[in-house]
Amino acid sequence: MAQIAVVQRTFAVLEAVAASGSASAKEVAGRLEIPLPSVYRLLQELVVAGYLVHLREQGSFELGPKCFDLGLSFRQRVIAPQSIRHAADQVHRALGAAAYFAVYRGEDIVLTYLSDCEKHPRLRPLRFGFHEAAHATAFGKILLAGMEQEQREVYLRARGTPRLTPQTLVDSAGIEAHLDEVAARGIAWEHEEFLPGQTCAAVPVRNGTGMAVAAIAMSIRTPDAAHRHRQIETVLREHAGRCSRYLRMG
Amino acid sequence: MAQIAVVQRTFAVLEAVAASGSASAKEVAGRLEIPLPSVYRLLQELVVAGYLVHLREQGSFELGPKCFDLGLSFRQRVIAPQSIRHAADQVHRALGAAAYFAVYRGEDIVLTYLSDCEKHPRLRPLRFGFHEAAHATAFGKILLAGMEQEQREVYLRARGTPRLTPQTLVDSAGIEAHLDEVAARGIAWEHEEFLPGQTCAAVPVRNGTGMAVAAIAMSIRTPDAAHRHRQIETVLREHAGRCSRYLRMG
DNA sequence: TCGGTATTCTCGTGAGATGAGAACCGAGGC
DNA sequence: GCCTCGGTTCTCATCTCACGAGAATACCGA
Repeated sequence: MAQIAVVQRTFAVLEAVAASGSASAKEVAGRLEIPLPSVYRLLQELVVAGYLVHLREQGSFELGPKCFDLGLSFRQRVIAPQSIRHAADQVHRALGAAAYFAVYRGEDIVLTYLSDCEKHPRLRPLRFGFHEAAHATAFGKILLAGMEQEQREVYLRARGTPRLTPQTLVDSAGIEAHLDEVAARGIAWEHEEFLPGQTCAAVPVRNGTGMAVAAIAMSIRTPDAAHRHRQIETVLREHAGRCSRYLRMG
Repeated sequence: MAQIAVVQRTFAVLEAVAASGSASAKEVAGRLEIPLPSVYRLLQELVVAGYLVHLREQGSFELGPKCFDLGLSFRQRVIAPQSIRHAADQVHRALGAAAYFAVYRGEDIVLTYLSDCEKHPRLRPLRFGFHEAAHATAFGKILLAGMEQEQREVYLRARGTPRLTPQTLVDSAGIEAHLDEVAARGIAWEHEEFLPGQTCAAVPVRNGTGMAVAAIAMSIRTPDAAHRHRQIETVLREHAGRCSRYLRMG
């Protein structure tokens, strides 16, 4: 699978620097067990390319501008488009709850928009970017439920299903059974499985072919969710429909 | 200067994808004039390394998780530390003006912290990250004034000195003369040279050896600056001193 | 002036990157 | 079912060019 040695080494060097924040050539050489001249060659290459900077006075290398640019490009590519953000903002307002938009992309689940405020804060651990605890969040579960079983197994095996609260579903049999139900209902509820005291719900957003490619979700304190399940489901579905329509139009 | 062909090609491919947001192998091959099999090899390598993802259903490649990670690492490394952010917040509060902290790093000027609020908004074009208009901002000028002349010339030649407002200094003789004055006074004022209606000021933050490695700055609407130059200078200097002390302690 | 460290240079060798071409695969169209 | 046609992967003979030991040089602090 892995092929071009130089390229792999180059990324290894880049990531070594990224991990340390700041590293000397010797440190990198030591950590990666690559002879010093080669490390210098690769470092130089990375500096010329703009992915590292050489802080001569300190004899160390750090991440360069291109790393920032890549991060920005990624963000701009992945962030939910205007109209979807708008839909999430409306869910936020209509329910008085933090709202989320997540997509399935490549092999990953990515949170591409969060709509919250001081009165209705998002779940603290959640932020823009990759999501690792799909088995314990409403939007994670709805997206898992939409995958082929094989794909789902690969996904869950790769990241595990750690217990985050006493309610977290951790055994694969239990998860599979639960996801069947989620798929059947077309909505995922999550009751304190991710964070104690918080209840979440998510519904799928489908593309033209009916595949669940994204999810719109909300989180609210558990007591505030009581007797509002109907309303929450209605609002989520309404805006999921709008998102679907938007996706279909491109 | 440039050496390892494969590595350069690899980054060329990565950046081609980043620039397009999404690109097929053929597009990349066309744009870079690299034979198709080689492009596939490099794309695959980038996918394995996590810098790209292969969206099979669309036959296209997009940026992957590692790009996001790099951006995060960069941010975490570069963002001003807690105590410096605190100093900038205090400047913000004491002056009722947006406050900024910028450092000179490698060959670049980087804005590493902004402290503003709705009542005292930052200059809109400014945001966290690399700064390109050093000749037209207060913190840019104070850092330029602290460089060796040669270094400064390289810097300005590389980025140019575009006219942003009627007040912008654009000719190198004028800039040099102005920077001499700035260096002598130890404070840079900027009167509507970057944005009409806005006045800024910046003072240097020095490391243990007395070199100007950073700047603390503020921006305010020009009318609000009248008769407050003394106060602004005093507040900035006070907190620049604190920042310097912090830098010396590490 | 003198260690010690960081960085760059030199160069012969062979691993391994290269790209033309062909095979493979999957989705539509007929 | 069969055929077509992109997109993608594989094969392989060629020869470039990346490799790393070692030496040289630059740089810094004492």
